[in-house]
Amino acid sequence: MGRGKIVIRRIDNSTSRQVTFSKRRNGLLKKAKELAILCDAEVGVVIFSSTSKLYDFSSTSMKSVIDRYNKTKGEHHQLGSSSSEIKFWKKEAAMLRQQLQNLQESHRQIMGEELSGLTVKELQNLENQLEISIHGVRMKKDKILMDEIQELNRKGKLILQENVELKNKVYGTRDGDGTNRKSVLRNDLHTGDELNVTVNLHL
Amino acid sequence: MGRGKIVIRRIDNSTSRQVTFSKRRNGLLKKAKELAILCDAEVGVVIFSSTSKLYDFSSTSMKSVIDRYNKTKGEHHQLGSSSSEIKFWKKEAAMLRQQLQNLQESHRQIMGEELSGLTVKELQNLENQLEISIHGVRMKKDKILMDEIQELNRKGKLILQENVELKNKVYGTRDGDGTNRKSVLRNDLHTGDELNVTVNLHL
DNA sequence: ACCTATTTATAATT
DNA sequence: TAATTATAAATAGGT
Repeated sequence: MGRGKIVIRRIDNSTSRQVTFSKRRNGLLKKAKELAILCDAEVGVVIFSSTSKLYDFSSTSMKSVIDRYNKTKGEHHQLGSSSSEIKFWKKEAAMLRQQLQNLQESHRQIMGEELSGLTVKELQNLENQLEISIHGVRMKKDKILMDEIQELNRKGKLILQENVELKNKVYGTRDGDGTNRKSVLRNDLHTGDELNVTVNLHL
Repeated sequence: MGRGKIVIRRIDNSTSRQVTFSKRRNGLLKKAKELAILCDAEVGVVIFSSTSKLYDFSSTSMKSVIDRYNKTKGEHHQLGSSSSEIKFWKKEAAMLRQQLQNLQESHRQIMGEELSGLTVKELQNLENQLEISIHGVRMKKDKILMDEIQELNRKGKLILQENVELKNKVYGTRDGDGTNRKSVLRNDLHTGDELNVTVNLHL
């Protein structure tokens, strides 16, 4: 894929070998990355240049890839006598991995990502479930907001009451001038109901 | 580099993911081989499919590549004495279990089961996600149904046409009795449009 | 598994 | 080294 076709054999010219190495190395690492992402695979690539420089990529960690490689390859030798405990944990891990995959699949379906392959009935069930879920979420959200409002109102009323008492202390409790005092109160403060409305509108 | 451009993100459809995996895996391994030959490099590639199948390439031997990698990185990596292997699998299982739990938690939240502890903002995000999901599900469902309808219509029309031809064979094509023949046809069969309506109503 | 339109990688060149 | 560009190679989508 270039100006001319090439045969796959060692490039003699050291300079162009170096140039090609740089280009193709990047290409390989890029493609490894893409494969891992596109296909949900665990990929590890290790490259030593002819000058012994190391370049590498791993979708998870190189340690994880190498460990998994060794374990997978070693399975033949390890089978049987060596240790039932190893077997146990391997089985455990395999089971967990399976569960995880199952859950991931249904999770993706719920998120509407991987719907191909579902029947109409299954889609209907999914839709119903989502309706229920969204209803639950809205209930919860509303409840939180309502509680908040209620709490604000409670506090507001408390402060209001305190305010009234303070006023009383400032102006005393002259019964003869009741109407006048009330009027002042009306202009300075709000009633509990007004507070209610304000908070509700704000939210 | 295909019929259409793609973005690098996990392929949802499991079938095409598998197909792409197979193609790109081969591509990657081929390019690794070419790089090693062209540029005189030591290359190792390890790929685990999402189903945990192992594919690999190394220009020398995987052991050599891994050893050299470890030496270069200055880490030490024995392929396990059985006690360290047990450790590995225990750790693996623990990690998987953790992932599983995380996913289960978010799953429960999505299902509207465990919403306590979420903020209003988080709930709002969840609600939005669910709206998107439900929309996706409905689109998918509708598409399936529409496709089905279309297919039924197609088949229906084909059968209708066949029927007409059969009638012609049975009654011959006597031009003199044209009106009468047409009338019989109308009573026995449906037009394509009627079929359309029937199917639509049924669904 | 095969086909081909199109995208992507890259060999040659500047 | 880093662009540019013409071309080979890879591959996405379809059968």
